[in-house]
Amino acid sequence: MIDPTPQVLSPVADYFKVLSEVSRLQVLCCLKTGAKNVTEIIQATGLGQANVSKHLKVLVQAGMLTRRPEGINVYYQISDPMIFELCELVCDLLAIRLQEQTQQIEQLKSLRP
Amino acid sequence: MIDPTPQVLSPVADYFKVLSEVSRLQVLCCLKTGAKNVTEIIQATGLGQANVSKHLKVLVQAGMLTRRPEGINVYYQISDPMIFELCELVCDLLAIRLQEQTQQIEQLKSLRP
DNA sequence: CTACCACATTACCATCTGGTAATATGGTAG
DNA sequence: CTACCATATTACCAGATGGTAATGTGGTAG
Repeated sequence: MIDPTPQVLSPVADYFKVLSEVSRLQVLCCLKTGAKNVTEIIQATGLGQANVSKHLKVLVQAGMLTRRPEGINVYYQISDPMIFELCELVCDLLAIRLQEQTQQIEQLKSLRP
Repeated sequence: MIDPTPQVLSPVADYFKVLSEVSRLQVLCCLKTGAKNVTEIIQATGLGQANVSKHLKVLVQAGMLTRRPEGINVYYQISDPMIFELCELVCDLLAIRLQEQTQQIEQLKSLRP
């Protein structure tokens, strides 16, 4: 099989890039329990208003959130919970690595009297 | 459940950030079939030498690749194939979205005589 | 020893990106 | 209508990042 071209990999990289900012992960996590309006998101994350608005735009354009204006407010919600499977996979990987590092440290400790 | 703090989300974001560059995905993909030395990676990806070296360092530090010097060469290989599960999950998401968009275009077409 | 090859590192630049203040928009209340 | 609130947009800056040329390093051959 031929290696994927940069053109094929580009959308994948873009998708990961959206998930590669702490602020955006915060927004996604605070919406895990259900839809919130922008003010609620600002309170839950502690981020600035303009900043949240910008990140929300990115998340919607990436197809991760859906936007629903309702009267004077705008509600956002996760469009596909499969996103959290991704995050959990990464968490598993990180947990495994942490465990390995812990074991290595233990082995080092056992070498000295 | 309380929302994850930025400190908790930071390593997750860092992990995604490593995967958010086309060049690094190219390197990972060209190693999918097995270990390669740097020269082979340069040829397979078409990237510059210093550039590849820099990306390899990032990938090793992220724990995605292992480094194995062998004589005059240095071989790199995937340390955990679970990385590709991540990529495939994203590919699935992107494929689904593409399909939805295609359907929407079809619906638009059907509206005109 | 010297010459050479593979790889790593450094220095530098152009570009991108997150954060924020200021401003615009748009809906609601009175 | 005006006043106000929630959200979006713009302009701008500081810091991070990918690419590359030049240089450093370390192993091998002869």
